[in-house]
Amino acid sequence: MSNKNILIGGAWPYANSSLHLGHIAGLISGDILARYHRLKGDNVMYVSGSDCHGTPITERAKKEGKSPRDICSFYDNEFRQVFEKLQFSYDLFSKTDTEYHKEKVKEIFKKIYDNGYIYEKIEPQSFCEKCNKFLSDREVLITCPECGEESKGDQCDKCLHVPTAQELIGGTCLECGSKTVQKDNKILYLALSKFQKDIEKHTETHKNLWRINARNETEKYLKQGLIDRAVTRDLNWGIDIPIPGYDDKRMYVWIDAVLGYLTDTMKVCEERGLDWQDFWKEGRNNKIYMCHAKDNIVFHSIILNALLLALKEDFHLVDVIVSAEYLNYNEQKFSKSKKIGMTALEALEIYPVDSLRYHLVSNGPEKKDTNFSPEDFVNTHNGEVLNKFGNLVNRTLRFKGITKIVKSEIDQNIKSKLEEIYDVVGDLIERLEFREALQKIMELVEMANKYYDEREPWKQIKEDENEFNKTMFTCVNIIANLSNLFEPIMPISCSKIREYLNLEKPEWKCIFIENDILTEGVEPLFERLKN
RNA sequence: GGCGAGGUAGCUCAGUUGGCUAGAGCAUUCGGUUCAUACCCGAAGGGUCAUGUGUUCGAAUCACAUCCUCGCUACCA
Repeated sequence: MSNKNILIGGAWPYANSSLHLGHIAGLISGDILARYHRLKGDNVMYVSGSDCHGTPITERAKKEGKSPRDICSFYDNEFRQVFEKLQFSYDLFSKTDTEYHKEKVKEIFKKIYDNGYIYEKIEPQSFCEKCNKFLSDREVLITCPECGEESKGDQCDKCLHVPTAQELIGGTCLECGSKTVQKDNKILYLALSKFQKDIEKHTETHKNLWRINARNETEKYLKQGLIDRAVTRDLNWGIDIPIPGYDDKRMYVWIDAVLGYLTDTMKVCEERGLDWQDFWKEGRNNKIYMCHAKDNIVFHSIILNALLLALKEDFHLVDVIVSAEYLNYNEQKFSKSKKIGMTALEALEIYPVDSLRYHLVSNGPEKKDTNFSPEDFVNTHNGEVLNKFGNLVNRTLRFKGITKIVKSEIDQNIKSKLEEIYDVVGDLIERLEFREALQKIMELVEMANKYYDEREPWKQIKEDENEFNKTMFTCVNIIANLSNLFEPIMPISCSKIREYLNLEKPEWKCIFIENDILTEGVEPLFERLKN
């Protein structure tokens, strides 16, 4: 079977605030899938970037007296540090604020317009005569019809009511306070409704691989019937509309953000001399995963697929939606303004990367919201990562009084376990059951520790050297395979093990050590954390 | 408000189509073992399965209602 072309899209973080652990819990699925597929020998394209456009960034910039570009560059820079420290193996992490991305997106937008799937509509919209501009919903102040409080037009802070278009009429301008009027505005719409059947059919045939929240969320939209969506905004920050008569408008941020997966792929393929179409067109033995949190689902399952269909160029649609639930912090939502939770950078200053990755998987919000607490993290690190995995490596490679482990026989029972486990774990990873996959690997670690105890090598070394060598060599082989199996989750420790065992590179198949292993200079993989 | 997901041991979670006394890991307590940063083995305690009603020989599981948490609700991203 030839190697597959695997495209993995990690959600593009919005460059308006720091990444917190909840974001990482959702995004780490992408890195696991990327690493796993590379180990299998597939051609992997793992891409993401900073999402730089949209109203929140312009508002923030205005408030702080900076340019929108200042804001997004600052966070883009921070995101890069976070992902580098976390060992995320992106083939490209770019940003939407690059000429390359903008030009490609404009070409795509123009094609869709020419194909007739983006069309013009004249509609009344809130307008401020004093500021002389059309206002987005969030720039209109209204009295909330639900709770009576003054609220912004996108959502009431107090009761979370989302106002309808009707309810926005007669509001006031957020900026100058004057009463808004309704005025005809020229808006471009994406004809989502024309893709109802195609997307329904695609969802029906692929949803078995999706997370349940993605199925339900997408089916809900399909059941209601897809409604055409406005794709222009009255802003001066964002991508220009490549259609005459829209000079004063910019592209809806979600359109350019989801196309980032495509523009990133094109960029990488240009640089490496590959064909980007291998990842994005039908019939290329390819598979597309999109990894994000539950609030991003329809933008990937519906809007991105609609854009791909609208190009009419035989695009392969998104195969798998890997949508995470949310990670809470001490039972509360992560919130920057309320100072709840830990940013990714703060966590990385005090916690070891591998254990953080391990914990965010083992305690990850795969099927429902889960909770993060520093106490739980320390428990995972000391109790599982260090006591079980670290200890197995230590008691084998740092056995008192020996400097090498001699080549010997491998226990038959263990050998067949090692031969079986790759398929089991790989299958779980492909079914997006990362927690379960991790548990299966830990069961191997536990089995190894048990084997060690039953064999009692501390007695064997005095009584039967041959049996002692067999025990130690078997354990070395388990550890060698653990450095493959754990590679998607704990890449740093796995690379250390490979150094100790003279293994060149990780691969997703059972391996056996062929020679003696010198154990001088082996250091513990993990340090115990204090509570 | 509407739609969806979730609520199971102190903590984190399993629990397929209803079926033995509701499970695992961690944590706690007791005993054994010593290569290692206390791993492993054995035992114990710990539950109104969110609440209520119903269906059934039998309900964590099905139905209805209620409460709580979270998401979406098409111009927040």
